[in-house]
Amino acid sequence: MPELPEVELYCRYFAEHGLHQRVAAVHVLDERILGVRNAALKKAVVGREFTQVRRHGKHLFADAGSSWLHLHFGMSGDLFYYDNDSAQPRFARVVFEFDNGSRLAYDDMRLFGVVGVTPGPDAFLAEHRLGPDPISSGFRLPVFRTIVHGRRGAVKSLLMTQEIIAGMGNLYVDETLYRASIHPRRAVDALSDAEVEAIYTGIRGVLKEAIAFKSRGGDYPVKWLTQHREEGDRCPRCGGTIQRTVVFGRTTYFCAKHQV
DNA sequence: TTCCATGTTCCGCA
DNA sequence: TTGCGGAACATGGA
Repeated sequence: MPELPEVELYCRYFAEHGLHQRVAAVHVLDERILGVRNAALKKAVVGREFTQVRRHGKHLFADAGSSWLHLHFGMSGDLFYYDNDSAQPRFARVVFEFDNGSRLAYDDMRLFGVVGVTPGPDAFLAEHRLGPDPISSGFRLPVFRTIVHGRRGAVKSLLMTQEIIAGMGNLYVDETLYRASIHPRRAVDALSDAEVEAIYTGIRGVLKEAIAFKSRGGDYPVKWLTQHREEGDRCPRCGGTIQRTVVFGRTTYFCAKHQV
């Protein structure tokens, strides 16, 4: 599930449960999830406490003093905090055990995520050349226009590329273009100024609204495309037909009538 | 049994 | 340099 809104919620969850208590032990249940050596992970966090969390795009960072824990959630990553050992989630890959016996589990069924260590978020972003985070305060319309300028190819590909904008994935890109009434395969260099602005507004709106209602425990509104990801479904906005195709190697849904 | 899944990376080709 | 298609990774659910 984890795109930017989900990782934002994980970030808040980590901040609520995982900070300001000493890490007594780290249990690595499956080494395939590690982006660092097991010993290096333990050295970085055991005996320390996490003091703050940060998020950039789909990446979460927790300050462990001399270095930071880095979490990426792949396709199925999640966090679970619990007291009773019997509550350990089924696909727990790494478990952080605190002094008081409580635990924070990194759970990831499909193992596409990463649990790693980095000198810091800024170094990580530079090393991986990640683009700006689209809900950060600095991500204004002129910034987005600069990003779009000089690029080619399908607009969906642009929005999916983490080196260009960090945090959007298949679901929210489709939702954004649906809201902006832009066909996912439209050429970036053929977008009008008004269309670029519509996409910018769509990105911010979709992501912020998703965070807002997910944080309240709600589901996506029925008016959202994500509730209609099925070939032949009716568009809740215009009554058009929902079509399925493949863009950027990913299953893509759009309304054949109002997304031009 | 087969297909599909909210992600990323690497490779070859234009 | 940029963009894109395809394959690979690992696992469970429909």
